[in-house]
Amino acid sequence: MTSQPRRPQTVKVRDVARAAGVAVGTVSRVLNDRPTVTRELRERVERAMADLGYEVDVTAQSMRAGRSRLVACAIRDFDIPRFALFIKEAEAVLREAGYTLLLASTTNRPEVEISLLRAFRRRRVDGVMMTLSDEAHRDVRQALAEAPMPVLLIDRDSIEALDRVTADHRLGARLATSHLLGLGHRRIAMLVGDIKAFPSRSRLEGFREAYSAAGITPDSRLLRHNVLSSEDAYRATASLMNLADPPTALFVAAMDMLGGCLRALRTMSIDVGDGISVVAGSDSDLAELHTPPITAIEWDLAAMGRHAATMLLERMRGDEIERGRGLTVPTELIIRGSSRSLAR
Amino acid sequence: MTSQPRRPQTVKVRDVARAAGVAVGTVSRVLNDRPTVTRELRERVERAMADLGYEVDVTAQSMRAGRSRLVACAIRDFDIPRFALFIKEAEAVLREAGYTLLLASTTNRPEVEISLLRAFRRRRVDGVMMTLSDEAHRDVRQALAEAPMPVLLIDRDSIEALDRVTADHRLGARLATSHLLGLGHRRIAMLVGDIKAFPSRSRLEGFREAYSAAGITPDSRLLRHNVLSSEDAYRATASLMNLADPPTALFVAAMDMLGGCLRALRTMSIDVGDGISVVAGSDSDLAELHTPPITAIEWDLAAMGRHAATMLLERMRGDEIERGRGLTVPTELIIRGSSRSLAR
DNA sequence: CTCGGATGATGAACCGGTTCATTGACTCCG
DNA sequence: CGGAGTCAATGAACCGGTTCATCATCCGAG
Repeated sequence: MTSQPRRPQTVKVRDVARAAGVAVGTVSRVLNDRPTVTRELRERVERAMADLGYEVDVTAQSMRAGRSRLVACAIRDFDIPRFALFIKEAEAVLREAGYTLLLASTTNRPEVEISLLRAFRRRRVDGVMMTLSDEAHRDVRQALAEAPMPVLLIDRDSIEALDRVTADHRLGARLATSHLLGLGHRRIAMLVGDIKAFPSRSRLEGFREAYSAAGITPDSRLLRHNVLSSEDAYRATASLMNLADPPTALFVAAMDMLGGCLRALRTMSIDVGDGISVVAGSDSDLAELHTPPITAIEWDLAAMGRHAATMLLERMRGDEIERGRGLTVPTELIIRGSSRSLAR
Repeated sequence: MTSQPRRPQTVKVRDVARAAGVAVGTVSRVLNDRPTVTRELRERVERAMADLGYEVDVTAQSMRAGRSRLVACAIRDFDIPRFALFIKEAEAVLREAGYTLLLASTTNRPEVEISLLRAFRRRRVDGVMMTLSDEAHRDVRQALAEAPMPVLLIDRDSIEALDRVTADHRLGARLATSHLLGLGHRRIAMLVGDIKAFPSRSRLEGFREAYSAAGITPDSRLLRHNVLSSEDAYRATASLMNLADPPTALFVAAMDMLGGCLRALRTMSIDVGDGISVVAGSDSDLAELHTPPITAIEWDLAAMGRHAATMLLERMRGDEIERGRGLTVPTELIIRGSSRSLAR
């Protein structure tokens, strides 16, 4: 007998089998709802399990089965309020299907993404949903290609071999920009995140499309990218408004950056609506209840979460599906008082 | 030979051992950084692992060791923006220590809490952090008492046998209420969550303390509890303001309910500050950037997350610690323009 | 030269379920 | 009545690491 890691005595299939007077295999079949068990034995086993307070060890099940019933979700940073909606819905769908959600944040760094992928495979995680900081990153792409489990990308779209769930950020940005151009604005500043990755890149494309559709060329000095925190947004806004020729409209395209922008405008005593028009890249209580209320792009993050979980479940079931399905959730523009026509 | 669940061929300790020309036990010792391995063998083993692209199977490790290096976090509902801060920090501390975070939401229902606890023990989770919908619930208390792993309560304090991390909500509510009383308000309405559980109960206590300190009795008809969603807050606010004798101040004590309240006031064309004073139970971009800015209670949720993770780690290490430590994070009141003295 | 002790390596047993080849009982039919 | 076929139940082998009793080697002391 080798050593016993000290641990409270637990009831095992063996014990249940003995108590019910059956073989361990029978207990296992009862546990897994196999049809080939007579009602009488099933009942005896179930009674024994209840009497002894038996509980399966998922670890042991996972080991033999080679799957863990774990799904990992790794996103840039989960203190983005609206993102929580995505996770919440995804978790609900996964739990319903018997899976448990593992959560980790990548802090938007490729090396963390790679090391998380490794950690996930060590845990024999059955599926992964994640964002990427840089879709073109060599090592990340390699790690994704080598991942033994299905991976679904959240709001990233350039890797065709993988399933993707995205919002139509290009459309949203085009709508927002066209709206401002239609109001007479010509100097529109844009605050976006990392344009190496999908959402910001798409937003920039939408922005440029709207400009070309209007036959105008945007002033590239009014573009601020790598705006990833509220502080970044604050600084970017301040520097834009300090230009000799400041913008007449601000398109705060990155998610959840509106606060930093408004804080800067307030510090500089610039009135939203009068002094400058503002459009937010995502809706929020703040956008809705601000004075004046802020025009914003909106989409259904809860639906994204549900779709992501559902698609991943299908993939994990090994259904015969084409490689790399993309699903896009539409965006729309909610026009409010913060975007006004340019009085000349 | 029994069946092989079809699965990509993986490299195992056996293979590494063969390639390095050592015993499996030696490979295991290298993996776990045991000191009793000569440098030469260690290097040979490490080279073999690199050559073969070996990766340990955490499932197998967990099985033998009886621990999973998983920590579960179950909270009411993680679409509470500021709560994400807690999770983010806790996850960072846990990951640093080699643990992975499992996430689930209880939707504030005792039966879900119980079933999650059961699921966690089936997974041999090493520790749990959670909120409770009702600290007095018999079955929940029983499930907690029977849990084989340490459990830490988040913002709940009545179960002395367990570790707890709380914010001083009683203090916050007392500060907020005293502030309003000091401004001359006598009819202060309060919106709270479920007063069966800690944070709302404590807030109510703080509220009452402030009233008794002032020698006044609050009007109980101005108390609205079970305000758990933005819609609840909207309805509660509307019904309060429709009273024959409406309140002069609103204390929206529940977390993240400010939006619903402000929405109702705007619908009813009641001006914050002039028509009614408002104090929020938690700070947010919305509170800060509203016009007028909203007086709010603030505390450090990130620190709570760090402390929770640290305390749980100590407990999981089995350090000799007294049962049930409580840690309280202070709250403070940020006074802004939404709370004004009552013009008579 | 021998013996005791220290050090490092070995590999079989073990963790707790699941699987499947095998067995046993029973039915059906010629 | 015998043989084929059906269906449940059995239990040993297995999943992939970890552990520890045992063994081999080496060194220094006597």
